[in-house]
Amino acid sequence: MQSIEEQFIDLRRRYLELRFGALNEVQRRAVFKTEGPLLILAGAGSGKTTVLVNRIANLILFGHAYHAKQVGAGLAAEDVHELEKCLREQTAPSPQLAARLPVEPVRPWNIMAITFTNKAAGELKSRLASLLGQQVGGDVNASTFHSACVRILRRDAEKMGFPKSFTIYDTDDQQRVLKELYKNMNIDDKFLPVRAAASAIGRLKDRMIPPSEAAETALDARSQLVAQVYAAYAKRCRESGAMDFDDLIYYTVRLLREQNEVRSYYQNRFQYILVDEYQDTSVAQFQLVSLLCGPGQNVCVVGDDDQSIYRFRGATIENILSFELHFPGAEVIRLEQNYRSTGNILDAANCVIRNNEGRKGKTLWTDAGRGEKVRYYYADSELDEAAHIAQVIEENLEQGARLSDHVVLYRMNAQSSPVENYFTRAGIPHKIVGGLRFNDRKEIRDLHAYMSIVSSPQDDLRLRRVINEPARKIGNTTVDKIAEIAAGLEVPMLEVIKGAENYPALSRAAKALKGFYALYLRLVEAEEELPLEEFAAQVPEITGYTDMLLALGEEGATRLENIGQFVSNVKTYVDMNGEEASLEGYLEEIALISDIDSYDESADRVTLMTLHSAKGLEFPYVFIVGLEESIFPSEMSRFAPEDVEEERRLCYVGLTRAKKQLYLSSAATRLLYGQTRRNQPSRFLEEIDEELMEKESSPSLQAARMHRFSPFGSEGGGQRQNGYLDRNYNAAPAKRGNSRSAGMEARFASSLSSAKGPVKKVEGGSFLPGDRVKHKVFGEGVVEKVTPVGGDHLIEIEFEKVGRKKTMANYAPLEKMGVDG
DNA sequence: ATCGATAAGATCGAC
DNA sequence: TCTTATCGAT
Repeated sequence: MQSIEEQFIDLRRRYLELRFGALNEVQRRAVFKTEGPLLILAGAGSGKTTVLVNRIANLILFGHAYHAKQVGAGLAAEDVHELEKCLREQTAPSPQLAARLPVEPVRPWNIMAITFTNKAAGELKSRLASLLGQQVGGDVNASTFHSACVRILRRDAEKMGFPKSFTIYDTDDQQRVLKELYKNMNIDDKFLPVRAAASAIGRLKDRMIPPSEAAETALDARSQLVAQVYAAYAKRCRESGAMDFDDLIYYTVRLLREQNEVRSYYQNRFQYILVDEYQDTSVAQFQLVSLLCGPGQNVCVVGDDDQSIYRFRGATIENILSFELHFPGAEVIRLEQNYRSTGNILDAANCVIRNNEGRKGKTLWTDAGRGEKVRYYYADSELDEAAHIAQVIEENLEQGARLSDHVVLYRMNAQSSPVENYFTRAGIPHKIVGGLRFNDRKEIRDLHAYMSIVSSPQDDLRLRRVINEPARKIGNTTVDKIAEIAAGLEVPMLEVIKGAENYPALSRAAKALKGFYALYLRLVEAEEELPLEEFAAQVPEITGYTDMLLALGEEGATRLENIGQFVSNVKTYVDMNGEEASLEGYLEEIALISDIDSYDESADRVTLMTLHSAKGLEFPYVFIVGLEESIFPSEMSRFAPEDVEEERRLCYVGLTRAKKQLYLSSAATRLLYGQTRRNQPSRFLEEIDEELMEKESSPSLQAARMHRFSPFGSEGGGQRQNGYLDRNYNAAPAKRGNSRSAGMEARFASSLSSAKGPVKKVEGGSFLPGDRVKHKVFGEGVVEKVTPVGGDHLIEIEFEKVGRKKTMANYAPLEKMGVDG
């Protein structure tokens, strides 16, 4: 016979299992393991965030009640009966009973959840808020590595020899500093390109190697030079009171390592640490995590070694592979059930990833059914590839899918243009993620630089950036002279500018410099007197930036719009932060925020992005384009097997984004960087089992084969290994048979004569104003205007539902309708 | 100081 | 192909 304590413990477990009943058994095991180190190997689509959020909720609501052997004092038989009743009738426990369930619950502010992106941190916060309420959820620390470090450093940066108000250099600032150092040190950037130096220095900091050690361990001339540049760069940053992104981590680790009181403060503060995307952490980030988690070692990391795709920027997959070595006694839980994709998609992904050597090993499964086969299209050219995608999307739309259900993924941003152009001409609404980011645009950076010098007048780097932008007759020679004088006097450059007339070397430019200083004073005054958003609106006015762009006319129009956007961004910031809003706060925020965070999923558009940016997202229909050797896997990975493995993981990430249908494609010829290349289909295609795929090749390639000249064989003597092609494509086209593809093939066939021309040959002139037409995306409408444009026709159509749109006749999915429509 | 021409270089890219 | 950096001429 069990004691009431034992009965209660049993029932408490059952209650908790019911409470977290939406999770599967393995997920629940991860939630209830509250103490000690835990590695959750979470496969793609296995409900990783759900586990993270529920684990935090369990810590706060119930502590370690699940595994605990203790019950509170004064347990009565009634409590046992009531709990039994709750379980039987599935009702909520009374407040008294509920108070009895937790065992040492954790206070929310003792939990620290660390992510890589603001978006992930935001998602975590909002899901915690909806599970625990705004108040409790908000008390949990959920932030990115970098913002967590900024917060720590804002308290104690002085202990590391930096002002508390240190500025944050982004990648661009960093390169400017390096370029300047190159000049001073007489370094030829042919031998060591600035980008390479920046990256090498970053990798050293990722491994917590200080300049002195870098110099000692440098074996070849190049690493010695890197070490020299690194030392000079670190010195310069310290003098300017600035840290770059890598420094934020580096100095936080050193602070925690070297200052015992600081370390114990945070170890006491953060008793439970959770880290997301652990496969992307660097050595420095690993050290940060281990320093933060004190003797309790309550650290839970979530990651997937198969999705590690950031080796090139310092992530070390060893962190996840050796977790159990770093944290002895760690438990490992594998989440292998996938809730996202169909069986065929998952199997294809498994096929690819199993070719990698260094992995923990994990096989995703689903009970969602086989689904459609993966479809592969072997295109004639990159245009044919784009046309095929447009075609498939139109078909899917007819089946009731939405534009936003589709995503096109590519290896590099440069590949987006053919798809983008085709979509634009066909009138398929789309959105490109990534590429040039809003805050990276020149005009925005310039305005930010002006705001920076108001906030910190010693920021010489940003001063240099804008001192002659717009042109104020202050040239490079003058700026260099100022820098020289400033360095000699050990004052900021602005101080020298203030008293320009006192220095003979500056006599010629003194007037211009006085003018600039007056402008600076006007900015300072505006900042003091106006609310932040009005100050921001004044910056382009006071500095003459607006006038400069107006003078440019047409050319400056988009940049003016960007400035308008900038002002509203500042306003948004003020609205979001209310009383807390400050110039410094705004500058810090933009330094730490990227615009992929503002990726708007609600708009009904097809998304175009790189495979890298797709990590963490999912779409019903996924197109992966350019599956060609030297594109994907990329040319750079050719000789290093580890690099090919990383490409393969990237492929795995891409494949596992698809929920319903996966479309792969490659092109026989591709125009890239102005050159037409012929690439073999990617090895990753070969790795997918035949029976999981349905293959189709461009009609032109079929025709070529029929006439016994293979697409590659007849080409200028180059002996190609086309074994893969022969093996895979012979039987392919026939399979597609008589279905809807007949019309499509006819249309594609017509494109063959002009390899680069539009794919659908419709007589542009056959549309006339007044014609009723039907567009696959926009519905029905009436042609308003037809203008011949370089061999095609621009048609303006007034649609019934979406209003007036412009499309190109040969690209748009347009049909002429009967006379009465 | 600034314009225009010419040459070089070009992955993926959180914070 | 297209952008960005640097150089040389005005």
